[in-house]
Amino acid sequence: MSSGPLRRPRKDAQHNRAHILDVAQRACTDEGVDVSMDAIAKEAGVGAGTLYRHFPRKEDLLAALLTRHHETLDQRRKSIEAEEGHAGRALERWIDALGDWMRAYEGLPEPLRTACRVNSALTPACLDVIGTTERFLRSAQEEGDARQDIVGRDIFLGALAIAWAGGSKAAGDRTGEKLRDVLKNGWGTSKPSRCDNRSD
Amino acid sequence: MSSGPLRRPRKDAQHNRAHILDVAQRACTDEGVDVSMDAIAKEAGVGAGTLYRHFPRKEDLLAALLTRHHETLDQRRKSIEAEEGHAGRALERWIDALGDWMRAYEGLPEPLRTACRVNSALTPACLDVIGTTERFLRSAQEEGDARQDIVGRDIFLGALAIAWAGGSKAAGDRTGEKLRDVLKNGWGTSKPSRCDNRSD
Amino acid sequence: MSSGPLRRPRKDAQHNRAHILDVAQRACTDEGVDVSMDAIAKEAGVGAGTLYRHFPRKEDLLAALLTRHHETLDQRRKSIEAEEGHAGRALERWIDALGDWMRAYEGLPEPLRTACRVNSALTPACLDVIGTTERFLRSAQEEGDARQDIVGRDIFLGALAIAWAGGSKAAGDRTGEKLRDVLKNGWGTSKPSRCDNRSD
Amino acid sequence: MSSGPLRRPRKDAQHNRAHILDVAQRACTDEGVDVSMDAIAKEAGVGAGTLYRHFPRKEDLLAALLTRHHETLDQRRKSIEAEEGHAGRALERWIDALGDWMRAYEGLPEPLRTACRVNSALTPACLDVIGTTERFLRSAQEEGDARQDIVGRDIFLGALAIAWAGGSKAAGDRTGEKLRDVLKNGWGTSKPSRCDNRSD
DNA sequence: TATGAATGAGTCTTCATTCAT
DNA sequence: AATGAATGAAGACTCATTCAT
Repeated sequence: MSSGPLRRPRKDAQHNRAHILDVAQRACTDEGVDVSMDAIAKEAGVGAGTLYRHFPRKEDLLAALLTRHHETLDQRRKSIEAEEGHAGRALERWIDALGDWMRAYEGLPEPLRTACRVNSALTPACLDVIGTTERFLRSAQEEGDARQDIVGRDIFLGALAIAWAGGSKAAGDRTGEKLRDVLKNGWGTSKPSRCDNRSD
Repeated sequence: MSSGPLRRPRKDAQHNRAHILDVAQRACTDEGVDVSMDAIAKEAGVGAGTLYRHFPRKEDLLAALLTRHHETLDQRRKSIEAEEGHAGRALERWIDALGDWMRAYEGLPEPLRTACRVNSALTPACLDVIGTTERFLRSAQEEGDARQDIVGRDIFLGALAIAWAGGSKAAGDRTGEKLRDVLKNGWGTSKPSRCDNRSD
Repeated sequence: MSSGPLRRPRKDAQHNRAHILDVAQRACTDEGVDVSMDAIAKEAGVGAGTLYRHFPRKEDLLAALLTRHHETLDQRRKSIEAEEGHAGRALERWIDALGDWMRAYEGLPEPLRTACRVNSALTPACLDVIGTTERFLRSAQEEGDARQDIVGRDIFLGALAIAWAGGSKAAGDRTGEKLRDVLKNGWGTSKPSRCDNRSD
Repeated sequence: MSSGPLRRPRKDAQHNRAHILDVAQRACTDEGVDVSMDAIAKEAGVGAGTLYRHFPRKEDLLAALLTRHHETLDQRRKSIEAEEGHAGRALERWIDALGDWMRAYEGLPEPLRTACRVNSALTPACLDVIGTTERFLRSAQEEGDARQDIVGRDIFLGALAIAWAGGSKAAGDRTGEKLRDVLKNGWGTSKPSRCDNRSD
């Protein structure tokens, strides 16, 4: 029943863990983060106990999944840093990247929001991303491209809110895009023509 | 079957209904909209059947709760319309009112979002509020105070997203306010000094 | 919402009762005998209490409904008696009439079966119909057209069983008809050509 | 969460499953197939979750129960095939076996009928049994012992109807037997002496 | 007499997590 | 290390019937 090339290759724990993550990733992509742990374990061909050995809490599994995406996110960060000279523009692009990361799975914004409020397995990932956001923001603020009264966490939560409202894939309408635009527009200082300088 | 010792003497239907709503309101305030129907019935001292007689679906209970708040919201609308001459400022104030309405209970944004996508007992309330938002927005757009490419629903969803991110009352931090400000700022056309004209 | 020409005309109890029966008949026709009493009361525009005043148990309502149909059934009986000279043929036609009566509403066979076993409000109607069946059967037996070892109740239950299996309206396939044919064939004494002497 | 004082030590999965089936069998025998899953779980001394682990749907439990009986049924089939030379007689005996299988529990015919119409966990069992019936029927038809216009499904439904009418064990009266006889008689071609060749 | 509010046990099912094997 | 059986508290909702008004 499904599963990768090797079904529980037993080689070593790491391989098994990776396999579980592969399966979990697909499961979350297909069904959202509310898939049951049992379903993931079953699809991965392992017992629930094994799943919990690797990821004691469901949060931990989610955190591991996010870590994977974090690598992708980090590459986008590097690209932006390398390519973008304009700080405000860099922040905008970062917000886009942020949104993609947050909408990786249906229902992901919810646990991310929780992780922002109380400590959870997802908190480190959030803090890391917030830190990067803070850096982009700071540059923009120094250039006068961003309001002084906001911090990285604000932008993170704003992007999260918009990701929540837009849904993951079902962003059928243009609302999601417009909200993202509003967010990017909103954090700025007075902008004469924010709406027309978009080329992306 | 059964017939406990004391059968609530029914007093008056409306009175009882109001009592249930009072209890539900407190329960939702304390525990969020995810409180169970059974818990509400128990706390109200009525059987589950009574609760369901008044509110056939949980949605209906929530809708009734919102209707209560809607009256408050409507008064704020009237105040704004009466007091505020500047269309853009009126819209801003309306967005604030919207946010308060949406954050009445922890977890409320979720069913509201659903009601925007598929029909639910909450949909009429959403449509009504969106309609009002549309009117405020239109005025602002006519005055050149708001972007032309957005509609009432966009603002509604934006406010909803921010309400979701901010949480109900437990906002604690300033993030919620800042996000609201960003939203208000974001939908505007180029604004020379949006950040400093706030007096509220 | 729906209801006959006069909504609770209040003229007198009998009229009200008849109105309820009209509504109940349509409700059972549309939704089967499992419609809730509340639904019937609501559609009839009366309180549940009024419904229960006329029909203390759901069974009683069903029994009243059957009584109505019984009149139709009785006319068929008279027709058969008047037109049919051949006792065996008369029994066959009676069995058909029986089946139509039993399939008046989806789910009706169930309470009828119960009424055959234990006393219920439907029992009198059953006994009456069984009595008639007995008479038709007896004639056929005297003519040598029916097995001697069966009684009216057997045929009644056989017809009931087939009505149950065939469903009320969803008799999409030919099974129902074939089963009825089998029943009619089965109770007979040796019949050289039962399958081909059907003209109906 | 919770962790009661005694957690069933799991002994052996199969053992436990068998135990649940034993309990379910007794429960269905005593109270019919409408016993609640909770009642079965309680009586078996396991949590509801355990019950549902073994049998995800109530249907599945019922199907498992039927599978047990199916083995018995299959042995009767073998016996008939081995002992009975006369195809018509073999079919008769098979119909008897069918009836016993269907009357294993009060209320069983209902889900079986459903399984004939729409797919359910019981459908495979039904199809299997219908297949066997078809084979017996075909032989009888080839010998001229059965009407040509019926198929296995018709006989299955006929037997089911009769099982429904007769009730499980509480048949008490002779009606059930007589109906079965009628069915066996009814599907036949002209039979000179069907009523007297019964020895069973 | 009519009303309709109130009852509340009962139904199936889910799932994160634990722990005996 | 791995397994997968066991847990059991919830949860939303139904409906025949009763009885205060």
